[in-house]
Amino acid sequence: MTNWTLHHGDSLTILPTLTTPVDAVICDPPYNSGGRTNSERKAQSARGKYVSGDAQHSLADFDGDNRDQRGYTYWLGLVLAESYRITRPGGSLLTFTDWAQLPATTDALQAAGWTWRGIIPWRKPISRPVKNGFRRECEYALWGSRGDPLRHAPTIYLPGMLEGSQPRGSNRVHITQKPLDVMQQLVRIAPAGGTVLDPFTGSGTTGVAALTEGRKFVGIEASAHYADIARERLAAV
Amino acid sequence: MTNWTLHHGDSLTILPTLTTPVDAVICDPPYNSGGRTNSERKAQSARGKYVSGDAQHSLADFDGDNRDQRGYTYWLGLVLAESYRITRPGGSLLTFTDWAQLPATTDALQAAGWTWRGIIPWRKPISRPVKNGFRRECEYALWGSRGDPLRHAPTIYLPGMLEGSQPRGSNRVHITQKPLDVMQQLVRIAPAGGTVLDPFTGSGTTGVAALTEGRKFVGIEASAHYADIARERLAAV
DNA sequence: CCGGGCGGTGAATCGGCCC
DNA sequence: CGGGCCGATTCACCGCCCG
Repeated sequence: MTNWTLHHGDSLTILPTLTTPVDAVICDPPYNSGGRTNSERKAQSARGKYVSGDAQHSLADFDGDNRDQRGYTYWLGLVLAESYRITRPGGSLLTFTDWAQLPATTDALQAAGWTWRGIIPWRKPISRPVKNGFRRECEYALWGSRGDPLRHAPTIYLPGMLEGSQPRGSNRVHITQKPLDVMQQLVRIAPAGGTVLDPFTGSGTTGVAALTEGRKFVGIEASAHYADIARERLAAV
Repeated sequence: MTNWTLHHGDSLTILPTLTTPVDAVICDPPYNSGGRTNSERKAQSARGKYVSGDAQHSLADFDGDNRDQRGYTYWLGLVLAESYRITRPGGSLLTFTDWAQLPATTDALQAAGWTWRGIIPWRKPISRPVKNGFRRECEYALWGSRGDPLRHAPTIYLPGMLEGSQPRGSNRVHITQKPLDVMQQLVRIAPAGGTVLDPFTGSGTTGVAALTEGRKFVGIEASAHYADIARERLAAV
């Protein structure tokens, strides 16, 4: 019996069909950011917005990054509400966001029923400088829970911030890929042996981290390209 | 001629009387946080919420920490709007907040007319662990500007996050005192020789940082106790 | 016809990390 | 140990359009 499942399809279509309860939801939605104006946000592809230099030619694009802020909040609220439904009482949510969408993401999280419990900054040492200003070198994971957080046995203490650079070169398979050790810290919010759900699996780093840390994994990925990659990586663990 | 001024009184009373333009506003308002419910927030004093152990007996209390979230947003919006009024075009705002008030603080900042430009996390290595959860070891400075940020000569590049523990022992004179080197990084957003305004001066660390970094300083402090301390520290630079 | 604002296009900036 | 590469964008410049 395998300890992971990967669904291929849109999150808002797949989530309502799921019935098995999970212990934690960890998700990294498209940020719908990267542009000062609506027209900029909507016109560019994710690859055009976020990837510079040679990497443009080798990494696949992804959809769903063209909403304005109201649309983003509403859509993410629906995804998080469906995730809430199948989460056990005491289970946790971790959702990534950049600085510009952080407040809107807290709205979506709370609208979906989660209790907001904190912010975990993720520092990326490799980042562009900003002329006459402060470097933007962090993204943020927001922590929520369904009721009071689960008690773990033994009790765990998790870090208040994370640090790590994106995978580079041939290790990099997705535009917005997270470092494995960052995700390994986060999946520990689910109890050992528990199940982690990731509605935006991408290349599957969350799933790989869940398996290496002794948690089960359920993933959803809309792109056939990335679903294949994730399946390969999960099978290899 | 001295390069600093300290006004004693309430910010919302003093700010409208100021006319000299400033280059940057750096402020650390009472967070009105520290409690999951309204009644918890309003019942406790700032000292009861933020100070533990022996320090309770030796540090003075401060007022203005008992607003609910709507009241906080509105009140902070007024302060930030008055600060905006006397800030030169291209000048910057940096305002501190904890995780729970971060979204409300971005609302107040933008309502006051500032363009929101980013989040600078401040990591406090000395912080309490959280049982079965993620440590809360960061506070956040929000960066805004009046129009496009000032150009500096020479061009400067500021860090994307800050690190430093609160002063301890006899160096600690205020409940929510910031480390000097953290404030020295932040005041550099004002051009050399420019003026920094701090509407909540407290023990005056922002002012000391401004002076040591070659900036002028204008402060406002409501408590006579802390205004005296700040005056002493500023005079000593 | 001049000035300013908006929008689109393209080049880039420093520091960490890898080879 | 040094050189080169790259980054979940932003800045700067240049048209165009409108008042």
